[in-house]
Amino acid sequence: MSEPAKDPAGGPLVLVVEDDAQMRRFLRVTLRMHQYRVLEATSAQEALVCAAARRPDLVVLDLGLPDADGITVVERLRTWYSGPVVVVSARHQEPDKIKALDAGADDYLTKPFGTGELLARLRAALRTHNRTAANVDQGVFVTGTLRVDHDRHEVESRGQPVKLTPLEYRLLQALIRHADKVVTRTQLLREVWGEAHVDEAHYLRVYMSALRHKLEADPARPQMLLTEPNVGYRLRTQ
Amino acid sequence: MSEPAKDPAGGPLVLVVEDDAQMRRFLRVTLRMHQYRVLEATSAQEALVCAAARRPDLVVLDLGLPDADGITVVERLRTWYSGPVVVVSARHQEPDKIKALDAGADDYLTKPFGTGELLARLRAALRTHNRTAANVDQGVFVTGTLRVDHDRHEVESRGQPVKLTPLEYRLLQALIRHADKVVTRTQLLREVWGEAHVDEAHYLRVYMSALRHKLEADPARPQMLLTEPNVGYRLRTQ
DNA sequence: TGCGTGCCTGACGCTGCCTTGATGCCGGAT
DNA sequence: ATCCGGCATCAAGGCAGCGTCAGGCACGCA
Repeated sequence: MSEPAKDPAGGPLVLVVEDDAQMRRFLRVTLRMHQYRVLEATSAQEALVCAAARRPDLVVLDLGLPDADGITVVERLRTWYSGPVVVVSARHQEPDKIKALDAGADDYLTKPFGTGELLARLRAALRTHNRTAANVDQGVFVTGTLRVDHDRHEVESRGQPVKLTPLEYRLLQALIRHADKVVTRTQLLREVWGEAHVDEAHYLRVYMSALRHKLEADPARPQMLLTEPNVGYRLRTQ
Repeated sequence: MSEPAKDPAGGPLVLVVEDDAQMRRFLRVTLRMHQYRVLEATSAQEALVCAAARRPDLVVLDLGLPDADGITVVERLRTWYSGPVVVVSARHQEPDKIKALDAGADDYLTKPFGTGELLARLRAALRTHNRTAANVDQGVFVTGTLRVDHDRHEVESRGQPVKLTPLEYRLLQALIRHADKVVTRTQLLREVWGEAHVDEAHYLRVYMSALRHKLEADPARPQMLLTEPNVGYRLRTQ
């Protein structure tokens, strides 16, 4: 764990967990340049200690660490840490990436990635997490043209009331629960259909399709109900 | 039983009964954040003691406790406690959920659920409970277009007097007694037909149909006498 | 004894939902 | 250029739950 000298105060505190020096340097420079304060760890061990001690606002975690796999880190973190965790994975570690998301990570970046993408993801992760419970206070979830009233179990799209079947409603709820986060197929299936059907990926396609046709202006080009190829889905808010 | 230090005064006092630490933490944080004061118990034993000692305004009870099943807790609570009890159940314990409602729980949440749902249910439970006495005060129950005079045994719908058969009347009373609550089939059958006929679900269909035709503007699209699929019925007031 | 009212019971139909398979499209890989 | 896997869409089957209807029976009353 280290916090090299002069960090500009004010920006969000980010913990970067990355063993490769090159990559670490890139992340450090980029983040500093954009007013983040940066902590660094080069192993799982270090990462957990540092996170506990410094309570960062966000964790960027590279999978493929020397001492333990990243999944374990996510699990251990999640026992107490509720902030956003963004996972960085090399292209050939797809299964790990998914495991990490299942374990509670919020989003992922696949190497190689550019500065723009990195910053966008981090901003999104922080934004989501800071989002106040203003909507929740009313028992209503609102984003764009979508409006979900938990009290009355009613859904509205572009001002029009929409009838959802129980499963559709549950699926939508699950997505809202993880708004702006990547939700893996397994996770969605578990939450909506139960443990017994975690590999009926086809259900998801059918019901996502249904949701899109009921909620999206142009179901073929969804604005909210996004597909994350090879991983799952995501509800984009705003 | 525990009440960690500083609770803001003012909000309703909620007793959370939950053995899983993660879940307990989520509930605590969420509720605190929304001005509830929170008590916690991790076992049936503790729950009963705590409830008796502190008289919470509401109880959130997870089924599937280590020392006793949640149904027992509801039963024991109901021997003296009249406040709202909201049950939390995992998806695979549906039968238990119904048993808990039969035993006197007010509403239920199925894991996993989001903050919105949680808060909505609690608000509804508290709201209903504070108001239950009001309508019954004069021996007259009024909601929407429906008016029931318990003293005179008279029912009015949209200004017109309506003749109900004795059984219809008793069924309506049972629903009014639990206004806005989910009432299981078993419970209705018990209260109207008696213990011996708790599984004659067909009676309910016939008599609910009759009630709807006499009381609802459009019996095919009931506004007050609502079906809770796979569970029972509910009288919606307002 | 005849009539009316209310209750039970079975049959029926319907709707809405879930599941499943077939098909087509697109983009990436070979 | 072609193949292939993953995703979206469509349509059909089947099922369960619920609502509705009508006939029969019992009871009370005149």
